[in-house]
Amino acid sequence: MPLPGVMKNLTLQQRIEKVLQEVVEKQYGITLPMVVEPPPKPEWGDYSVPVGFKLASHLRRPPHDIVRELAPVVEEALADWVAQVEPVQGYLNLHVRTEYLQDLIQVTATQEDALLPRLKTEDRVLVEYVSANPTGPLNVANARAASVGDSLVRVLRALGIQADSEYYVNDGGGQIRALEHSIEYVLGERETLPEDGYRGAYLQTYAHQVRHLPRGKRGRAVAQMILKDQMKDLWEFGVSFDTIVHESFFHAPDPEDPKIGIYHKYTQAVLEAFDRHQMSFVEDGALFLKTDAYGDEKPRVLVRSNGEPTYFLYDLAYHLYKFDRGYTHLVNLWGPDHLGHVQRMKIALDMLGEALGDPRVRGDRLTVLIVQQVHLIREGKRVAMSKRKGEYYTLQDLLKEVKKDTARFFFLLRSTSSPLDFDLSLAQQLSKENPVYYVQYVHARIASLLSYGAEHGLSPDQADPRALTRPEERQLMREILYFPDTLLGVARKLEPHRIPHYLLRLAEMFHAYYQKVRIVGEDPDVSSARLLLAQSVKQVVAKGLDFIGVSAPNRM
RNA sequence: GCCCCCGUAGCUCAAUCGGACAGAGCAUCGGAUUUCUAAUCCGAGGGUUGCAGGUUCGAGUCCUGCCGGGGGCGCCA
Repeated sequence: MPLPGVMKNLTLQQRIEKVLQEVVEKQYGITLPMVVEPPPKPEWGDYSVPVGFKLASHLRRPPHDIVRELAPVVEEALADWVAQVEPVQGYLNLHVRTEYLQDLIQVTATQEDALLPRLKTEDRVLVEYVSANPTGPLNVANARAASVGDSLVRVLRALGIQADSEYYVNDGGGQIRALEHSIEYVLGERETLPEDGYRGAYLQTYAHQVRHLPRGKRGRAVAQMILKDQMKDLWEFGVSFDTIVHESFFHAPDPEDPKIGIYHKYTQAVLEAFDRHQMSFVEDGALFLKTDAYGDEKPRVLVRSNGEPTYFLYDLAYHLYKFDRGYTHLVNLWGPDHLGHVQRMKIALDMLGEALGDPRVRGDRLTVLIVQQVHLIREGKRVAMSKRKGEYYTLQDLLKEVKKDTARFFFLLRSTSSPLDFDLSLAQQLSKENPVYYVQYVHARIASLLSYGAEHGLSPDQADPRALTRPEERQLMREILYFPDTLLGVARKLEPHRIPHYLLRLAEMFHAYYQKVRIVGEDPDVSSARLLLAQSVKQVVAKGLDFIGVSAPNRM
């Protein structure tokens, strides 16, 4: 999903992009998007731009000629930040001034959000996630979605994008009815559990609390209790929502009088718009939407022949409601079982926008992230779970075994679209193999280091970063330079797993540095400069962990 | 049968908008500790990116076909 916007505070990478674009425009009269990225090998520079290849076909000249010609011009244009520009093959390899990196870590160490780029934009993003049925406790897949969604919102906000989180409660008629029947079964008022009924020990507790209520009222009452408990679990997991929207909101205006044909205004608006533009039709007593005319395999049912609207209709009303509140980009986190719904949803939104004459309502403004399954592994074996029998491993079960920090870190270790193996045995280990502790340990180590330095009268506050001259130090400073670029990548691609990966690389570098180089040593100038570097690593680690909802301990 | 997602080292996975010689961790083997926190570090081996074509200066990444795994194909959500 594109998140366009005018940049206010730019990262160095973005500044380089901008300057290069201007140089190329001035030199050749060609406007090209620039690709600026770290080269595969550090020796080749800090940023690299394959601009020669891009221009070669336009100019009908060999790539190397072009970059050789461009190098001195670019070097001058970027002189404030870049020491050297090297033409290699079709690339321009940029070597950032070490003084720039030194200044950068000084700022990072002292100012909380100095590194964060600010995207100045009118866009408003709504991230909808978890959205579990109010029929049982949250499971580990929900927990994964919670980790992903919450981190995305945190990062987007930190970058200056207006982002809100929302939870959609699927309290549709069918679910509540099934819950109602399951309660009756648990209370012994019903012989058999219906086909779509819910099982599981948890239902006992809830059922007994509502046994005094008249039949027909218990399902909704239990659903409310379950929702409340879900929110409590999520709260303990460090996740909360700005808004909660119920599917029942889109039903009849008066829930006591669910007459057919009297829906909520959004539902009504959807139906009327489609009807007005002949996008819907009646067949066998049911109302269909002609999604097939827009690329879907077949028409989809909006209202069943028994008069009851489908989930699909309410979902369209819900998404109209999202757009109507002024959101310009919608991000939905769905489970793999909803994969087939993505296309039809986008098609239907396009149709809806057309029918309403509302340019805000568009399929391409919806991005669906499929959050893949979680497989629990214990002692190298998969933990068996049977949803049919009602045995499943809940978020609460997980938090009894594993700390919140560990769980949240593990859930973001893989890209959202890949299935995740959650190794419970590994998650409980206190060693390097456990990546959470590996990263947190850097933070604790530096905290201890800083107080040790203070005992020796050393403070990073008056340090001169020019004393940082070792290659390991430059490498660390350079990695810090990449932090904001990483965050931009998270926002642009909606891939929060980049944060733990970045933190692991930074942690590895720091541990190696610490092992090799004495930080509090004989020379006070060098020592305090190294403490400054350590402090800026600490800041970045703390910030990065905060984005993924993991604490940064001072002692371990 | 049709549609969608995924196939990368023995295992689990990275790889930024299509960029350079595809990188980590685990596992395996060998080393480092009178410490500023060893919850750490250093080193070694390991690859035809499922297969075959195509587009491109350049493909793990895009297109076509095939093989293998998963999910969907309901007037359930």
